[in-house]
Amino acid sequence: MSDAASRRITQRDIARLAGVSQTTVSLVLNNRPGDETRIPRETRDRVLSVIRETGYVADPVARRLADRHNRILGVFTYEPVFPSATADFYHPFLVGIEECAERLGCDLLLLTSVPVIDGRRRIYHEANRLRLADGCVLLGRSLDRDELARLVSENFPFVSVGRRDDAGGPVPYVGTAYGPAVRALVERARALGHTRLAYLGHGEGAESLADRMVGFREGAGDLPVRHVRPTAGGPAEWLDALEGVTVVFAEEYADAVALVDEAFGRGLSVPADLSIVTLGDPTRPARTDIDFTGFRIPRREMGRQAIQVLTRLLEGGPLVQRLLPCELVVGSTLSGPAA
Amino acid sequence: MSDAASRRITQRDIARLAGVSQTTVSLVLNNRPGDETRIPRETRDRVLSVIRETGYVADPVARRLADRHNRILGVFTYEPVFPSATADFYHPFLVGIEECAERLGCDLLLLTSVPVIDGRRRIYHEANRLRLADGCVLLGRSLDRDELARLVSENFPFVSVGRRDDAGGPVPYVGTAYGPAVRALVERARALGHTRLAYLGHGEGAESLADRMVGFREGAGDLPVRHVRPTAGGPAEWLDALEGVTVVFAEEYADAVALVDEAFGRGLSVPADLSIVTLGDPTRPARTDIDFTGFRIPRREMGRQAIQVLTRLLEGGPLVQRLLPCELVVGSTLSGPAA
DNA sequence: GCCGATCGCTAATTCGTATTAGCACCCTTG
DNA sequence: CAAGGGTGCTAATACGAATTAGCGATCGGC
Repeated sequence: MSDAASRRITQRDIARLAGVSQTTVSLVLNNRPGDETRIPRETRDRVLSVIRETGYVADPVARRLADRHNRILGVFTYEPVFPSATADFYHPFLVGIEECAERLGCDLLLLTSVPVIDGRRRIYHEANRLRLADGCVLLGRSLDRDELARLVSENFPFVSVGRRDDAGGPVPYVGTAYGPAVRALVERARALGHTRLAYLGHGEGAESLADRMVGFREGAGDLPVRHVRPTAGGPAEWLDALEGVTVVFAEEYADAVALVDEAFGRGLSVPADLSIVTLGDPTRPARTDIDFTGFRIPRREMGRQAIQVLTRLLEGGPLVQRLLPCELVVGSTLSGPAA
Repeated sequence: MSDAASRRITQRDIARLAGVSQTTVSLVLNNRPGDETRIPRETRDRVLSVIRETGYVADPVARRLADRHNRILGVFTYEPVFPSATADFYHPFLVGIEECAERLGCDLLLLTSVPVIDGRRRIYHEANRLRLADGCVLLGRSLDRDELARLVSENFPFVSVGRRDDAGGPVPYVGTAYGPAVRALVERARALGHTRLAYLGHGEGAESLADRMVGFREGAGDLPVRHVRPTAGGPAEWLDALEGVTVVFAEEYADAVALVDEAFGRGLSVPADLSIVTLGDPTRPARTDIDFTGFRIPRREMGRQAIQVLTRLLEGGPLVQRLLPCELVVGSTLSGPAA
């Protein structure tokens, strides 16, 4: 393949052709105007014209090895991205990440090679290539606590997309302000007259889930609330468990869809008999024509800001922890309770 | 930031701790069982246990510099990906690419940093980082002829997603078999009784457009055809130009949507008054509830196969040129012409 | 006409890993 | 006991660019 014949051009080649040393070539390429060791115009032009003729471009690998950074940012996704169910959920984050990286002139290294172990991807493994990047963005609902701690202790610059608090040290993140969003929706339901509320979801574990639950409880205040876990059977069981409830807040969009289908199947009407509020975008595929009341996660903006925060961090800036507000969706699945 | 204190661990450190030389560490890490220079079990175990304790992982950059390849594949998109209009079109390719890369244990380098010059991205520029990858996949409707030729002449391994014939040499690609797909649709229209056909689109320039036109003409045979170029005004002008035509084949999905909207606005019905066939997926955002007759580009599969072809190429395999069949969509916008 | 200060450039080293050549030792064998 | 052949390891070097230290030549000042 890459025979001697097709060897790529190096600074040595340029140097030889221009009749100077490799050092000079490097200096011509790197000395910003106004630097101390300057090369006279004539020499500089000679070198530059050889570079232009040959079409030389510096080997980014060698460059990286020598000066300890390139403009490459890693993107690591914890959950396995395939089958593409979750891919759809993560795509908007990626779009925001790409958009910002493009603006900043950075390339992205998608760490797709990572092996899946116990249903979860691992950063640290035999052929870890994370360090090829200057820093990285971590995506995923639940990051591995130990790996996070290790990144922190090794001083590797990273930013988590999603709040993270369990790394035995402060973790830079750009997350979602679930609490206020859920709380606002609960308060709206109460303002409409609801008093029998339920939460459908885990409400614990990952920060994103716990944060929703906190908002839910804050909004509910003194009202008694019911907590239905999606692990307990399917939509039929959930709906049974919701007997007497007038409004349910569904952590997972796809669960809301399943619940509505079940309700329709029993001849119930939404929102007349039961109001349903969604607390985020589908992380599992969900087909529906219904315009749910709830909120959207500002995924694209989160991606954008994660890259911003990361690059600032790389420039020696402060460790940032930031929560972005959700966009409320009015929808048609929340109304006052039936009399 | 990366002070001496937080310097990352190297093979030298491991060597010192294990009381051996750096060479030995490298050998322990790289000697596959059954190699000639073998390290006795005792030494090997000692080194490995130090590695385990320290959590050492090899620096992928240095590795790459030394042995001339890593498992990183570049992904280059010619059209600017933002605003996200086009991002939606390219996403399925990426999903296929990622899926296959994951299976093969490769990481992906998204060349997002590329500057946009004259509305088009350029591979070759000052800080080109393409060569960090072992090879790359090129996406985009129209690739730059000169850059393609240069890649070929520099012997850089790449695969184009989409047929490409203008590089002054054979270009490996995984493309779409537009010709047969368009031809099949035209033949179906003729079988339904249509004799007054029109093509709405450029029909030339990029291979993907020219290939559609070839299929269209083959299908039309001796029938006279009308060619309406989308550059000539908007939907109103197009529809005027389609006077007397009973079926129109729209190169661009979004144009078909605009055309239908215009037709409805004039009280025409589709397909009763005018059949409309789409020739691919929207490259521009298009909102519609209509179930168009036409075909889908096997984008995900193209992405998958592009990576396969690329990796084979990297292993010294042959230069592959392959066209994938389209998936025909029956839809509801093609029927026999009105009497 | 000598000293010191530029100017213009280069040799040498560094980054971390892979690889090649080969050294020192022990173990046979004749 | 010398020659021959492993075994177990290491020194040296390569990869390609960036950077530091510094050399030789020219120039200015007195």
